[in-house]
Amino acid sequence: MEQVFSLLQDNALFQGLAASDIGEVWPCLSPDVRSYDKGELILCADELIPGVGVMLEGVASVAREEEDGHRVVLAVLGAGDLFAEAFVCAGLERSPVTVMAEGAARVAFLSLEHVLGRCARNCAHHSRITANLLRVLARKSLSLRAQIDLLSMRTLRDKLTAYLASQAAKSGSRRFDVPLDRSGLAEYLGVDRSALSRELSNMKRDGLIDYHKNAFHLLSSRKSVD
Amino acid sequence: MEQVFSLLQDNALFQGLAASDIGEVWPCLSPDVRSYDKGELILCADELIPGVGVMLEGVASVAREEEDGHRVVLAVLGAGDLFAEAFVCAGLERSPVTVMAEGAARVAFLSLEHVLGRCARNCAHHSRITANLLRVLARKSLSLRAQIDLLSMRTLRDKLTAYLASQAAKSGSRRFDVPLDRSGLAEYLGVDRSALSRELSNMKRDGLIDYHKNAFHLLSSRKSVD
DNA sequence: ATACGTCTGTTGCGTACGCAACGAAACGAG
DNA sequence: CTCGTTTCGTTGCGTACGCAACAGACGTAT
Repeated sequence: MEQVFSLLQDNALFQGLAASDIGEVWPCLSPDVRSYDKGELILCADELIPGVGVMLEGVASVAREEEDGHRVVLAVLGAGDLFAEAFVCAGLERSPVTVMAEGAARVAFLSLEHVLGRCARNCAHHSRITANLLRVLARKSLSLRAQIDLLSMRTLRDKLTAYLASQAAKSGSRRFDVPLDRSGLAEYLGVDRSALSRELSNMKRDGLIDYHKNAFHLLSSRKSVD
Repeated sequence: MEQVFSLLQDNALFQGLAASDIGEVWPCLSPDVRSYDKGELILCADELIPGVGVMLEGVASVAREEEDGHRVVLAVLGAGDLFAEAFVCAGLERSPVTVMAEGAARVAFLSLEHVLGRCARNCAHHSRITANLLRVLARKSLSLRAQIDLLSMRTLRDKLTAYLASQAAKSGSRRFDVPLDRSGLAEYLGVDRSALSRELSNMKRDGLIDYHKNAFHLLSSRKSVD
């Protein structure tokens, strides 16, 4: 369990806590640790949510079951990742998504009461964890809001220039790598993949950008100078 | 101040607390109460955020300053509403938006430390407020995700059918009122207003829906009878 | 080596929809 | 009542883009 605690230091929930601190509060969170084999359901749509999920080992996929039957993968979880935290904090008792183990996996479910609960000895740790949970949810809201701003733009070029500008701002340089592949980017922007490729080509032709694979370069966007 | 406390019972932050409870914890939150005249800036873009904002009196607008100069109103706040909570919880120190008083207004800013802080006497109240804050952020995440799902759809008809279905599910009936006017709905779905009207007409012509003003009726799409 | 899968770019076709403009209806103020 | 304002519906035009299909490049297993 020790190495698990040191792994959890990178977890958003436990940031700022030393591995020893995590070991201290861990029993106080009364975690419900469960193990799964490949293909088993960690969380099933429309079933009760045991608590906030923490991936301890393995990989799992988060998917939504469409009414037409097929599954849409929303995210892939690795060791240290959090899941279902928004559902639990929002007070949903039944899960809108399905989480499936992609291999052998171990998961800890933490009840919200225990996470927020005040204990006699480790109150400072609890406070830290609570603040971390707030930060996780707030950050997610901000990133979703940013995505909505992109999705709301009318033209593909607008979406791309805004997205690339934000990536450039984040990296602090006009040269940067984008973390998504083309189909991932197309889905993020809510457009067709081939149309995305086409518009990237057009922007390169127009001298706005240059790129090779995932390495992009914003060129000086001079106004109409002829 | 008493009537303010009873008003705050409806505030998402203080839900579950009696007015007397709010009066108890209020000084413990060390609120920074400020008054504004019409047109004054409650929060200015790129300036420091004093804390989580709580509207005590009046009306204010939340707007984003575009780089092209013009303002986009994101929300309108009334008495009891919360604002900037996501920014504070995410750890942003400078505001990405501007909040302006639309009339005489009073606002309380609560520092996150005091909201989360454990005090000797009112710990239970603090816990409640913390849980409420988590719920606010989580709910917002869920609603943003729902909007993203709509925005990601390819055709206007898909967006409309999904949106109307969700509204019907929320109301529990095939007859319901939508809370947005046409231009608001168009912006929410990321489409042109006139195109939205056009598609609504088409859907009515095709016998999928009927509507008058904001009262909609989903017609039996060969499934269950109502 | 062949074969296979994944990722990316390209292109033609058809249309859904953005855009602009206009008219009608509803509402409140004078 | 007549204005002005706001909201909603309608229509014509032009095009951006979804869709499908295909080809090349690259990596991996056999």
